[in-house]
Amino acid sequence: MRIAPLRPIHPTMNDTTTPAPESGPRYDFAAAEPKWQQAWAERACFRVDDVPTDGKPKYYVMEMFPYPSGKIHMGHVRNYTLGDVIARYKRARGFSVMHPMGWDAFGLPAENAARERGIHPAQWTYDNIAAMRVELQRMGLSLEWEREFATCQPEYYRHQQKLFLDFLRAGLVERKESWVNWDPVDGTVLANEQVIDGRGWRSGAPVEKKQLSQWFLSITKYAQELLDALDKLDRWPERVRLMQANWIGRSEGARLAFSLADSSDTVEVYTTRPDTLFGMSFLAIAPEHPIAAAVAARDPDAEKFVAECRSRGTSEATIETGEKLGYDTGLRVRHPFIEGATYPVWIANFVLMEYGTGAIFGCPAHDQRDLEFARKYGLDVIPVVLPPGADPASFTIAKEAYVGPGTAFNSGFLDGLDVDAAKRAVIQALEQKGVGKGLTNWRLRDWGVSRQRYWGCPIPIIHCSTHGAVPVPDDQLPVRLPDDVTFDRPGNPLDHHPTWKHVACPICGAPARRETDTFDTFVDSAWYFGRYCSPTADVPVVKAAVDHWMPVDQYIGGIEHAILHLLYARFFTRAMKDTGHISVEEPFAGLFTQGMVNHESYRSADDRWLYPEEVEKRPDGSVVLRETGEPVTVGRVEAMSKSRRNTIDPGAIIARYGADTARWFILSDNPPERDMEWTESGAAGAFRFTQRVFRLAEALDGARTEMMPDHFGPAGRTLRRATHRCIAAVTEALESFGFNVAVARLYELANAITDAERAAPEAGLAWARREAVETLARLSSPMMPHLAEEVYARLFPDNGHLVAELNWPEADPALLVAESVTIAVQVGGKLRGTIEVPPNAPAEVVLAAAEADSNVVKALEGKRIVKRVHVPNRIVNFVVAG
RNA sequence: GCGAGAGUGGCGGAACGGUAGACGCAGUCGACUCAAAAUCGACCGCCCUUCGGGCAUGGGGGUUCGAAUCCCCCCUCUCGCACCA
Repeated sequence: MRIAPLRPIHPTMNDTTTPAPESGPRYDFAAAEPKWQQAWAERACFRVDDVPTDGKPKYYVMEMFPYPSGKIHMGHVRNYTLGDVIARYKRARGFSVMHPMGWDAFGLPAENAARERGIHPAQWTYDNIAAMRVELQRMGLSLEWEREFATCQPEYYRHQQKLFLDFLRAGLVERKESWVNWDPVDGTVLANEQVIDGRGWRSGAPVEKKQLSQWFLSITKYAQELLDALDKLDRWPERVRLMQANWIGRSEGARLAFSLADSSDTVEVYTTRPDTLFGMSFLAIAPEHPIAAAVAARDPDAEKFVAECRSRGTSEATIETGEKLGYDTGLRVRHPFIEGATYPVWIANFVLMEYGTGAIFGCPAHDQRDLEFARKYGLDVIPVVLPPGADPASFTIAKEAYVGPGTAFNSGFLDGLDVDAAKRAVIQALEQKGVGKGLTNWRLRDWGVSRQRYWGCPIPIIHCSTHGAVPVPDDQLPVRLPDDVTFDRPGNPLDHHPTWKHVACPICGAPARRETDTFDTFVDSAWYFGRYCSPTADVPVVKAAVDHWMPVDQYIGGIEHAILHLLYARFFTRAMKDTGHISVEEPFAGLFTQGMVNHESYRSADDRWLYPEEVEKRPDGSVVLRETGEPVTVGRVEAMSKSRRNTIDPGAIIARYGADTARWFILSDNPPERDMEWTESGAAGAFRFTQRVFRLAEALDGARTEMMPDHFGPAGRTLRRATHRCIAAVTEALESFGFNVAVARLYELANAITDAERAAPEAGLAWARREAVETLARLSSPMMPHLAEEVYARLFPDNGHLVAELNWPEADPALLVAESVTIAVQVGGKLRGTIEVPPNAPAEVVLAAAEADSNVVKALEGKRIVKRVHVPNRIVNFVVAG
């Protein structure tokens, strides 16, 4: 597409000729967009104080900050456009809006780049940031760049180290020897949250179990709070709250100890069904359980079984088939209540060391997994819960365990109690006997934050042989990453560094070893929203600033962070509160999760993926290879990915159509929470609209009247109603994330202006058109901010204001009432005609007019009206009989 | 399996329980043009003969004067979780 050369943006006084629309000037976005971006920057339109004194209500809107991969993608465009619309709208509504941007800058890709291309991770990262900042700035986002920071800057991570030490002093940090998820490809530990289907979230490699000494943040101390507070997050999507609740995974049950038959040792189990204790037929322990290890040490077959379980882990085959595998240790345990009864102890692959105590008692009659296991290995199935109405003599378990309600039987002192009463009774009995107690269990584990990586925030600890793990004194922070590292061998470069880790113990001065692990990068993003409030302060957060701005009123990002990042941030905020840094508990009052940006994929005849630019769509509907004309197969519409080559480069779109077009299209296609499809035709359509808005403004040249006329003709009145209805409708749509609807309403206003252009000249019409075009520009300014400024500057060349500084238009209530209303007339619920009546006309008048409509008369022929329904200004329904 | 969400023209989608399909994309016809692009105008759910009807919001029931919308049952799709004891 060629863009015609432009005439000057601001017409001179002499330049009043209105060219014919066909040959009219085009909006030169390439000149206008940088100009307005500069104007906003010069006027500091988006600046706010750390602790404002302007008395305005505050509004903190923030999108998830990007990882500096080097290029922005369409997901970023959607994310930041959504946030920018809200920021600009709220500013116009009189809020003091903070809208910051930064960089989630630590992470593995920088190290990979270093390994593959010999670039230092810092160099690579800062280069990428520079490139991406330019791209974001081209989008015309109303960001306050003065608050920008990158998490890899010592000026940021030194405060993170301070927070960690404060958490440590507050008892929220532990060093634990524990089984960890080891990613053999990335050569590092993963948090539970980073293991997906038994594989590393980044590498996709099957995760191994390994025992390591690690730093843990005590997120489990907040499990109950994090769960309870979900109910109050009423501006979060229901499904995110649910995902978090499931992840936290509270369950009520009991912990009890079984004593081994031939020794004084005990095995602890956790159960949510203590009421089924009399239905027990075996005890099962996880392959990683200490008893399993002890058995394996003297029994080669057991050792073999345990090793098999470990190598298979939670991977493919076992999980998919759900096959239960077990090994009988030969050990037996005693029943706590049945004198003399003992049960076999099995090692079972379906028992997880990480959950509960790593051991269960098996009650096959009332647990499906236990039942499958029992059937496979010929263990007893003893029903102890009788379903309502069932006959105790004949009730048996076949292929389905019974997990419903009922009364206890075959259960000694529990007989006759319902499930809940039986649970209470058995817990009481266990407590009396001193072998168990009621216990709430959590699925949530403490957050392991140690990573064996270079490009991350150093953990500020020094290991001394006398004093153990010693915190680095606050006045020695930050612990800086050394620049001179090599990536020529696997493992952690910090550990390989010749001198960095050798330091003196802060307590005794003896030679000691610096902690060489760095923080999980999710730590970096767990508090950055707080840092934005006072980004240059010499403390992590300035309390007056965070207490003013927090919580974030609207946070926007992808659903993929529903658990990891959002849960960690919620935890961190609470921990910061408990260490005196901040007063709020919840970081994000409102959360919006956007859908993905998808695109068609294309394949050539020889089955290669093709880039959209390589493909041509012919007018006859065929799709061919642009260069050769060979046929192309159009594949599914799916998430943009490099491997499928169905990516669209935002930079190319902005260069071709301008930022406003990209923003407009990405908002207009569909509701923002759903996945959208980027189409070339849709983008071209959005571009046409930008040009059309510009032409509507151009067509006003020479039609300037400043005073609002006293009287308007019919066309003027119609247009003014359309204008003010549009204000009301767009406002409502923006308030409820209905951006696609807001766009539709603006198209309607543009159509109404076009109608008015064609109307016969009448008094006041020129003024009404001017009002309509001005309103169109101002209402579309959150979405197309540059075009809005351009149009506004043409309408008011001398008033010196930017749209970015104006208040939101107000609808005149008098113009929201129609001159006449169209009322649908139904006969027996079917539409038979419409009538025009004055608004709020009395029922008698409306009904009489309705009954007189010729088509209604016909429909009523031979029928008796049994009821007349009249909904004012809406509908009339004649209910008929016969 | 459990949980959540969604099913409306060729497509994306509108629609306080009140004229279903706003608006856009695609398409058809026309104007302008040597031509194309751009622009402008008209049409654009399906069926019946036009006036006018009939059928239509995944399927089946129900509530209601009136249901895309509320209730019940079923089907399909998407996403999340998943040996959690």
